[in-house]
Amino acid sequence: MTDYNIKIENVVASTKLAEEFDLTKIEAEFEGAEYNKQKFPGLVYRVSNPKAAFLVFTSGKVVCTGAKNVDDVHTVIADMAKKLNGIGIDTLEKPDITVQNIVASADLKAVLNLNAIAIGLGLENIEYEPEQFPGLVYRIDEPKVVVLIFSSGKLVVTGGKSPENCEEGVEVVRQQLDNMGLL
Amino acid sequence: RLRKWQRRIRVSNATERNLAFALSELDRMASALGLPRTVRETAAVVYRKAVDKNLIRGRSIEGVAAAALYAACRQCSVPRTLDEIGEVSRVSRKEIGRTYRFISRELSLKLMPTSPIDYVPRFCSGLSLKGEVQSRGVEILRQASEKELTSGRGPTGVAAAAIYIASILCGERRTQREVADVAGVTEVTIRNRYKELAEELDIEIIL
DNA sequence: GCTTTAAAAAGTAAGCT
DNA sequence: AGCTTACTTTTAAAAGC
Repeated sequence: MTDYNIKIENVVASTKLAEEFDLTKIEAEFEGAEYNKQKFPGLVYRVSNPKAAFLVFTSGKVVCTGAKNVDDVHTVIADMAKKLNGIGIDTLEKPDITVQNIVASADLKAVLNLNAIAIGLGLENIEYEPEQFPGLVYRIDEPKVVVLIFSSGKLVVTGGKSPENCEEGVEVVRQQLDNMGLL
Repeated sequence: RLRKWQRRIRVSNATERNLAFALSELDRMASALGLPRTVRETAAVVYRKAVDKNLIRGRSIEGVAAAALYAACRQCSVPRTLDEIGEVSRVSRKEIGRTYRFISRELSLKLMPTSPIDYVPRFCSGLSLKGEVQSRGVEILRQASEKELTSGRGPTGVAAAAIYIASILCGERRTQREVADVAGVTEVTIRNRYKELAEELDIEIIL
């Protein structure tokens, strides 16, 4: 009944794997690695199983994005460290991995009147410009997430640091819409 | 002290010069878009409020002027799209949109999203369609709104589709291309919207 | 502010057959 | 007309312009 099909679509995390990296060397050793210093200061490297994309910087810091869940983030980063070790690059022992952002989708399973929701939530609290984008943007303070609300009843929750944040975000929206009789 | 006065005069001159430039910009853009004097005056009021709240800092006069005009058109129910404002401004559509969001929030303009209905008079006159067709189009849009066929859709596209249908029902048919050109959308969009409207509102279209 | 990554939502757009 | 690709919005980190 409380089935909103909440699904995590993307997890972004950052960590420090070494004190410094020779990106030119990594680019030469890793197949498919892209590095154009003038274009972007980080090296781009994509992996699969689990699927994810890395941004590697000369400072030794790394950004991992595209993972479907938090466990995968740890798995892929551990794999990445192993690969680096494999080409003779040492990595830090216990990297501090920080989840920076989680994107999730959900479905309230009801057709929504976005104009009514805009008024209900307060025009000063939302952004809804159908000429520009079909979704209504609702920023929540607690948890601090942003929810995109569509007329189909589908939602996108982003900005959360944990899966719980995303679930809470969906619940906050569901309850507010319900209280206004717009669900 | 004389210095102090000179500085004030200098600042005053700069402020007046900037305001004069902004107002001439508003006039130039409004003329290019064929907007009535009331809209220019509304835009000038919005711009002055932005100046009074120091919202120009870190932004270009042209950008704020374009955003003020965009907001004024909506306040006066004679909306122009961001693309249309962008065509007569040196500032990009993206910058105008971001500046609009900023001043809209800071000045608490609280504008509802643009209604497709507000585009009907302009599009119809652009197609030389009579008041009867306009009324039909507006009626179709009211029904569409009640049946939740406008949420999340581009206002210009829905308005164009309603006018396309109304022109046929009134025996003054305009082609999808003619309506698309006036509304600034593609024929594909008109087709998608009008099929949805015709089906959901049970309107028989015989071509 | 921009650059780069990934991902969903739904609408609109452009190119090709 | 359809299909495919792609851009609109939001989010966060990284280093540098």
